[in-house]
Amino acid sequence: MNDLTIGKVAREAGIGIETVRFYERERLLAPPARSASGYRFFNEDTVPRLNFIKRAKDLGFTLAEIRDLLAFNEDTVNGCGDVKVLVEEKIAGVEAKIEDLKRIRKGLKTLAQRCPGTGASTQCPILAALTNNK
Amino acid sequence: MNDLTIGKVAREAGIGIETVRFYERERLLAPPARSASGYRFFNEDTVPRLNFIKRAKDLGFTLAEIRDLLAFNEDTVNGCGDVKVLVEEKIAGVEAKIEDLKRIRKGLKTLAQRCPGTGASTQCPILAALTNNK
DNA sequence: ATTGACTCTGTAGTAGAGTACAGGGTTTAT
DNA sequence: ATAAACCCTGTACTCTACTACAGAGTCAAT
Repeated sequence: MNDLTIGKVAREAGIGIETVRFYERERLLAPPARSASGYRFFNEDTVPRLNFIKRAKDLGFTLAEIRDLLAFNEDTVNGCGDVKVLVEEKIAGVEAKIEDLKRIRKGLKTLAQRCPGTGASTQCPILAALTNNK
Repeated sequence: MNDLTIGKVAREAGIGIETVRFYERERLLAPPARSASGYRFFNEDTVPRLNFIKRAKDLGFTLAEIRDLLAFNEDTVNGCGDVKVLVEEKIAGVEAKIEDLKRIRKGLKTLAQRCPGTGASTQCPILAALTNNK
């Protein structure tokens, strides 16, 4: 009855079957029980666990970091502290990326402003800027 | 005298030899002349071209896009218009990424705020949020 | 003549997060 | 009984931008 085959967990979590097997290989899911014929049977907390993975991915965590988060989840001593450290590192990383992108955007806008948008490339200030400036 | 061997162009452009060969394979550089023994000899605009590639990369262009930019550079009809379109698409892409990251940062900060930073994971509101919320 | 620095081709590996088979076996429904 | 739908393993491929050899040939200096 509660035989959650791989197809069912995948469907319920909204991901592909291959992805479930991939997560198992990557140790984000424990090796599930097997039927006599070798079919995987997952227990009930697998779908919430997959949803956890999805949400953490949406927040920009890598699978390696998610593996850590899931491990902290089992740590009854100071899991919470470890989690908070990871989240704050992630915030710092995200902010660094935002600054990078803003710098890039500024560079691109400077280029776009100077460009008439018509004419031969020999006249193009964008190409000139990329070719000559430091 | 102007025999720019691959080692020289690489050194002058501040990139690796393997990278130069890679750019040739990827058609960012035209196949260079060869000596009798098969050594590459690059002409003088190769180093500026490699600098062009570096600057465009810094602005977030992929190698495929840079290949396009370099081709527009040879277009005497409307290279400039094509270039401007590409730059503006890139700006839009960068801005979309910035918005994504801001959304992610907001999610992470919400998590971090609620977390005491000590104690068992069973009490951790971050893990709880990742496990239960939509 | 020999050493060391340079170059050649071709192949393979890296990270990250999967996706796509091929070639089987199993379960379920009709 | 048979077809559809499901599952298994194992391997290889995707993308991006390189990087790292192995094994061989070449060039410049001593």
